[in-house]
Amino acid sequence: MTLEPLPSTFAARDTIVVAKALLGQRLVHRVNGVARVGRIVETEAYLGPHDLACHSSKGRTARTEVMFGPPGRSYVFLIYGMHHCMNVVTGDGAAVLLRAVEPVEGHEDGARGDGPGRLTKLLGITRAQNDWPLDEGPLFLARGVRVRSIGVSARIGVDYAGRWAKEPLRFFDERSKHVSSSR
DNA sequence: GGGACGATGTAT
DNA sequence: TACATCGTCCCT
Repeated sequence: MTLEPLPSTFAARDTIVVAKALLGQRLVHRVNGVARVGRIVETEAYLGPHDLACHSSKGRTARTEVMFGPPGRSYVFLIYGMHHCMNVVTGDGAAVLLRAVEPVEGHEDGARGDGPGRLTKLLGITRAQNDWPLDEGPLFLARGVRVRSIGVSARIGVDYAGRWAKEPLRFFDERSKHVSSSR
């Protein structure tokens, strides 16, 4: 498989543009010489400190500092004490959450990538991979094929965020069978 | 020092 | 619909 890394400039654009553009691209994690590859099929845009669903809206802290750093790096956090979630930083406190991938190669048979927690488990991503560059190194984004049809909805699990909970900031490949089941 | 609360997944 | 489980944030 050809794995052409996306340049860091890919993420240095409007967060919604990046969230849509990430659909169809590949996420690659090389572990012990094995490339674990997923095709991104679902994302959510978190727009920055003014977006009440975005972690950076709680202020600039040690945890959220990475979102204010250069675009094109990873933001990985632990949720509910057991699941990791991975984001692509777009800068100024904004990021794109990766919510689902289709397993492509390097996985156990039957492993799934639908859902943010399953995605990180599938690819072996934990907080050890927080604040890593995504255009080089063991964890990187690689060019895929643009999706034909993009579905849009409100983001999942952010009901606490007032009107921001209703904004159409979740994007998914309408043709994929690996999009997470929304509630 | 301590309590509330998750950008979830799984089993009931 | 219950709940496992722990880092982060703020002291409500």
